[in-house]
Amino acid sequence: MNLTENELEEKKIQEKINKAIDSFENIKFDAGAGAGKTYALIESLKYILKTNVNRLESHNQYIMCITYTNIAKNEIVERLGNSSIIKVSTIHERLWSLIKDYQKQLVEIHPIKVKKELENLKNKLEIEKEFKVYRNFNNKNEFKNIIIENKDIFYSNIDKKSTPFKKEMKTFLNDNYNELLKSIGNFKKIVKTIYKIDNYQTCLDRIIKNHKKYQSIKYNSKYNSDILHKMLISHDTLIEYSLEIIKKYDLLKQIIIDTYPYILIDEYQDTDKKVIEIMSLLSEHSEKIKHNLFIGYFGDTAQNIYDKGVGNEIDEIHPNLKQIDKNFNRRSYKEIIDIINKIRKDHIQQVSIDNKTGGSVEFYYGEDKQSFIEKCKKDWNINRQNRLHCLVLTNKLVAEYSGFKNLYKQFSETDYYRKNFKQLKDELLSNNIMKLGKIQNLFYKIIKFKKDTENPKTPITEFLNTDKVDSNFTFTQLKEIINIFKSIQGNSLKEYIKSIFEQYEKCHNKDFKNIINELMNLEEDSSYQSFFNYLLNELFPNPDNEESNNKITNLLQINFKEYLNWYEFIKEEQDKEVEYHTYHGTKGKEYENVIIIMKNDFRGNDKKFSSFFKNIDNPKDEDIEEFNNTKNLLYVSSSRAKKNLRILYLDDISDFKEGIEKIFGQLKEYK
DNA sequence: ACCTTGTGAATTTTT
DNA sequence: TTCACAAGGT
Repeated sequence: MNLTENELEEKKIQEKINKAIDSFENIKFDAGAGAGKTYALIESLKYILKTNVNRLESHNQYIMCITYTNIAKNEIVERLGNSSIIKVSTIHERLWSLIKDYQKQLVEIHPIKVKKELENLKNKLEIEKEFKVYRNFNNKNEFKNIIIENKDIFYSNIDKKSTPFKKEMKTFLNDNYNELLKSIGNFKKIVKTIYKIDNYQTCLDRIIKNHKKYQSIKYNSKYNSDILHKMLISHDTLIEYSLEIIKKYDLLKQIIIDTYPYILIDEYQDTDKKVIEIMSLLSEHSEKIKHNLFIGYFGDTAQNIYDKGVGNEIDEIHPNLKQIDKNFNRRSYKEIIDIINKIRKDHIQQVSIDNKTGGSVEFYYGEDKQSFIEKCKKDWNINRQNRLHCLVLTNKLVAEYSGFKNLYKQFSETDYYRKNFKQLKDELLSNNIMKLGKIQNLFYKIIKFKKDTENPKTPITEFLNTDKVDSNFTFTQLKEIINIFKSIQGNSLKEYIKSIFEQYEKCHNKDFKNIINELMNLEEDSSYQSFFNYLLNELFPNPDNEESNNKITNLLQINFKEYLNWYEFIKEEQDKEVEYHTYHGTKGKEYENVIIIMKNDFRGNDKKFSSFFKNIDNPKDEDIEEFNNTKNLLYVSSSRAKKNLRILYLDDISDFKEGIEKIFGQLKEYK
């Protein structure tokens, strides 16, 4: 095989990495978008395995490879093939496996954090103005005892409006407490704070007393926040405790080093600073005890778009890393590469590996996004095989463009998601059905059922394939079920579900009932009303009035087309011409044709993009973090494109026109 | 003049 | 969950 000059150069870079591996010299490998970073990581893993397999095996040693996401982990495992020596996992999985057996030490660390949180809360009570009435209140102890006694009443009424809430509180608080109840907002804050303080104090007591349930820490990756007083920690605290415990115990450091003499970190720029600190500690310790340890960071600082990620601070936290760069791009046409080089404007300036030309980059300003998208579809001959990917800033917009605006809106306005907004993205928009919320999953199943029953090509076994249904059917029995399916009708989700229950209630076909029980996770003999109440209780944990009822009804009466659009979005149906994503969500992906819809503001910063372009040559010191974040976001989104890239800026650009032109060249107005 | 309440609009990602 | 604002109360 004849290698081109560039391919030879690429080989040389891998040899550099291999050399560093041989001499246990820690490296930071930077490779821009589409450079083949994962490829280099996998080649490195293979190299370590090839050259050390016997030694590692005989010493019970492993190669650690940690990633930021499960998706990345699975991709590496898939490309690597099976190996018992290489342990690929997410950062959190690995850290927990390293520390979870040191419960005694963890329970020593835990109270430090609890005490700190406790101090914070007490401090708030002393200082913040919401707590002023409480500070001036005489009988604090009595108040505390009463509200702790009535915790249930407090929480079951917490969503009520001021007047009814006050009325409920007055069932156990006499007139002495009127002053505290004056402002309901403050009252709720005060009470919640007192509950928390009490929880933490009880927890500390029980740890000291060696209470049964307080002798170990648990990590639950499914929860998004700590429940410290129940000894439950979540993601961030896992990292925090890992650092603490590794910092404190040299023996643990040695065990890790001796078990994993090779540690490779994927997408280091997204990795939490504390994890880098852990690596730095291990590296220091390995020198001290003279045991070999190789640490390799693989990533790209210009693609750091999350605040917690270490980004370019890595050199301060883990000094003396050998820098290896890979300045190739094997993804995009030359026209795209030129632009993304101008965005990052750093030491990584990519060269096209095959000099492919014929792509295009154009920057427009204008307002009519829909017709802009239509024009791009025409210009680029978009069809189901040659798809268009459109990037917008928020999930709300993704929902809107994908044709289920109201569905998103109504879910986001339920009490449950008002309180747990962060979960909405996963539970409504995840392509992974397992991640969908309970209600969304139920809706998904019902729509799938509708589609399947209406599609004559669906084999009847599709519906019978459950434990609950006896699969030995006669022809007549099958025919009866199919006839019942046919009689289910409805022009909205509400009508359709009502129709299902009409059949369910009036017919005596046991198998049909079982199919529906299975579909809806129902107990025997349910009704539309019980289904409705289920939705109500899930989405409005404390339903107190007609309003919650109406909101559920509205949710079920959204135009059916929106539900179908949503279903297709979740299923990632392959016959779509245009797909919508958030800028952030496209990380690691690549698409032939990309449109980026851009505007001034994002996330409370009303000048995010405008001030980026305005200050493109000399960003102000105080804004440098935000500036870099915007730059990286622009880099990540633009570098997804392989061939065609168009950006449409929705706001007035006259103030920062030159800034844009420095990167994208001549601007065009879109009318 | 100040406080309370209700409302509407915001909210990228992963574990 | 947080912020900003308007309306209404004291």
